[in-house]
Amino acid sequence: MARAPAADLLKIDHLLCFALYSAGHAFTRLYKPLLDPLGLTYPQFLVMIALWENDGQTVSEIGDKLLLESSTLTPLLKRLETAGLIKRTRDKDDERVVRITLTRQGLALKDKAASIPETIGCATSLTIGDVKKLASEIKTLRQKLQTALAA
Amino acid sequence: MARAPAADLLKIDHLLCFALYSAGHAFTRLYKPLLDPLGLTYPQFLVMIALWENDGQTVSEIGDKLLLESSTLTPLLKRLETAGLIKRTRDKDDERVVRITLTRQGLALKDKAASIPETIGCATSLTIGDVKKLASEIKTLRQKLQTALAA
DNA sequence: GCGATTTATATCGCGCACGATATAATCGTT
DNA sequence: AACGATTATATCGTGCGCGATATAAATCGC
Repeated sequence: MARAPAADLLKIDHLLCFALYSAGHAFTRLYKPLLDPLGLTYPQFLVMIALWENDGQTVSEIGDKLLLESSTLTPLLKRLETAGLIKRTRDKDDERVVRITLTRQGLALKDKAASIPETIGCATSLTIGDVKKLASEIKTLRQKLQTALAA
Repeated sequence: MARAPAADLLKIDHLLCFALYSAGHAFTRLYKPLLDPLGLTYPQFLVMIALWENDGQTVSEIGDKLLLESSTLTPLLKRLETAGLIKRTRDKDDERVVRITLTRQGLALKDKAASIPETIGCATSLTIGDVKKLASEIKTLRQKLQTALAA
């Protein structure tokens, strides 16, 4: 149970951050053929999920949920608007705020997307329990990283 | 123990892919202040680690290790060359191949980087054992995703 | 009620990340 | 030897993702 020497920590295969980095990309690649027919990229898909969950959110609220900056979201949301999936409207009470609402098409897309998580789930060949456990562990890790960053 | 209804699978907080996506970004943000003094971005750092582990690799070998395409690596490697950390030389025996070797500066940077994983490790407030276990689970997941993609 | 500060979104520049394609070198078959 | 197929890297266009900055609206202090 000796401590690993510092040198060993600088190996790609030992780095937790690289495991996350590469698994994240692998997920994106796996989603692509499923999202292409919907005309969505993977980050756009995440934004749509956030809106299907709760329509009419502001840009910041979406950013808080997905941990993205306005510099990322504003162009992405404009592309979704151009695609006819959402509408961007300035809040009447506070003109600084932009509220994002689903169009009929945007809402309808939810049905087509409904089967995607299950398809992906099968590809992982993990049980629902395993997926939940792993997701929760990674979420906890992310929260710790966020806390560390804020400190 | 009933199966979760399909609707629940389309919630951001339940998605394993989003956990990975956001934790990956959180890691990158945490690394940034540590890598800035070295003049490296996070993906560049990964490439340097791969080279410190094994100098003189070809572009494809690095791509295989990090799961990146030449369209990503070529510009990145050119930036590392401009920064004076690596040298790109065509292989004498096979002129198609570009071999990447560390310069003296590139090699020297390893010492400055040596303490980074430990600093990050502290930020996660996980034991070495937990980190290893989680990294290995995520790596297994990534392998399953890759397998699914190839199929 | 007016200037200073804060807040919400937008813009810009840079660096990934990838698919599609291009180019050039090597290999295999004949 | 020649030619078609394969391989390694490079190039291009699109879309993130972020830090720094800009802009405009709301709020605070007085």
